[in-house]
Amino acid sequence: MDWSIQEIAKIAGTTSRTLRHYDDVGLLKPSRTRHNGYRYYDGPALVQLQRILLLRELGLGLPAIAEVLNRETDTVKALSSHLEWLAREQDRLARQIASVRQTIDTMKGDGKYMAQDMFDGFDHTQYKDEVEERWGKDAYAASDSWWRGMSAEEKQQWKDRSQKLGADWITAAASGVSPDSAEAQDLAQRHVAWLRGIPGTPTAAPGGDVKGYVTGLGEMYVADPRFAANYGGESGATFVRDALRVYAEKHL
Amino acid sequence: MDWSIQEIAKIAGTTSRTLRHYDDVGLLKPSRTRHNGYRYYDGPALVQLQRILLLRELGLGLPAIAEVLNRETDTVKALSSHLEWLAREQDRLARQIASVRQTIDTMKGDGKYMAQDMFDGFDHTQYKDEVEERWGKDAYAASDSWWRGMSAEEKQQWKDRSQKLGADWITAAASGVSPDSAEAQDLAQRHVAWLRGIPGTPTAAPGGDVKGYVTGLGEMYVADPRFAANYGGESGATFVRDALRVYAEKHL
DNA sequence: TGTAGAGGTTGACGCTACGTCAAGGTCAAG
DNA sequence: CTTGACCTTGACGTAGCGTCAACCTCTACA
Repeated sequence: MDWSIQEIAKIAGTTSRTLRHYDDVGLLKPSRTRHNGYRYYDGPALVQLQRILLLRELGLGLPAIAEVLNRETDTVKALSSHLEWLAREQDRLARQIASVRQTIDTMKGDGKYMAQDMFDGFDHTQYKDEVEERWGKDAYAASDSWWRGMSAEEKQQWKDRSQKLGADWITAAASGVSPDSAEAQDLAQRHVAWLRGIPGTPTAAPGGDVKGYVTGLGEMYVADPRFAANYGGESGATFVRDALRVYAEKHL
Repeated sequence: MDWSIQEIAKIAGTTSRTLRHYDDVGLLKPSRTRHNGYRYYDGPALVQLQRILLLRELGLGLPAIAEVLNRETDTVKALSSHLEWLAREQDRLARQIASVRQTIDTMKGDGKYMAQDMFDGFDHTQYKDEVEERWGKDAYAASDSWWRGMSAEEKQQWKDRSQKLGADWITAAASGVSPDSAEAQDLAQRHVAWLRGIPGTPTAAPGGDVKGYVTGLGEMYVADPRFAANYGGESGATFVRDALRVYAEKHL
């Protein structure tokens, strides 16, 4: 007693194309093939097929299923490692969802400022997780509310100021002057003043390690291409870092 | 001021291949292309690229990103619908994880758990020999994995359904109606539908020997006291057999 | 000025698990 | 013998690039 390809497809709730595919990849061969090429499947083949479909529903890939079926490998082990993968996926999804939510909220909060303001290198929500990880939730919350508390005009001003600073750094770096030149040191001073406008920046108050903060930031500009991009790439960021280091040594 | 393909790739944290791909699909064209074919990108292009990469990190597909960039679609709208998709994915993942966990737990579980859960009137292992004889050596394993793949809740539902079916058969048999009565035939139909829920049952096969299978099962219910017990003993099983035979004759 | 070496280009295949034609052979029924 | 349902084997398409392969181009150095 056996069935044609369409018949078991219906019985098992799949398609004939899938069965041909399984045949092609060697996952499930027909129990019998007639001289005309027609595939026929019997009971045990149906059972195998149902096992395959079950494992597939659990999310296993065809090669993994083949391993389980052919090599008699431990199903529990296969499922366990698969479970880890699922957990990682879930985690990634959760963070992505949080990220998207945050982005939507921010965009809704200020409607059209997003197109220009969010994506031009001054997006703080983009790095929410990272900021929280590095400096804590409070730091992010403070930064966020600081930014949101600004009017559109203020935001624009801040953005312009930031952009001009970045542009001037790039120009200076490209001009070939040295990081300890007066020009570069002027920029460094401006940069520090700019930083003080951001909440969370350590002050000269007791316990505030301004020097370490500024030099550390410089390193980050070089190390992180996302920051480096603001200063014309790695070479520009290197210039900024060096200038900041010199400035910090002298004045902080 | 512009950058070569490798340079912006580094600045933006991606690869030159990706940039060529974006060029190919029309997502991001170089700001300038020299006669030798070399691609060069300027500041605005970098900004666009960063927008693209952000949206991509949020999980949007390239076509969706293209829509957003072309202003054909509101970004919030795009992200919102994407969020729905993400939520569905998360839900699917969660259920898949629960399913896999359940399967693993049950498979890890020692005989005690299984004995308790399965030997209370719905023991499919009880029919191991018959199943193997009819369907092959792997049949029991498949049926077993089918059963263990169910969540506790699903198992309970299955058990309830099975129990109710048996109880209804007993009631019908005791009421004295004939096997070809509407009531009995309704039960037969339910019975066949119930059988469809068990993997290995050829009930959906148009050309398969469904009729023989069902009538054969009926005979088995009568012949085997372990089966008969589910239908109130031999007399009850006889009633079931007769009703099934009539039903199979008419509808299968 | 010849030549290495770094970096650029355009194909084109690979990956997942099949869906979806396309062109043509097979089979049961009227 | 025709019709229509069902079967076969290719072969392309999918998402987003990674990864050769084969072949320019530019810069730097002996």
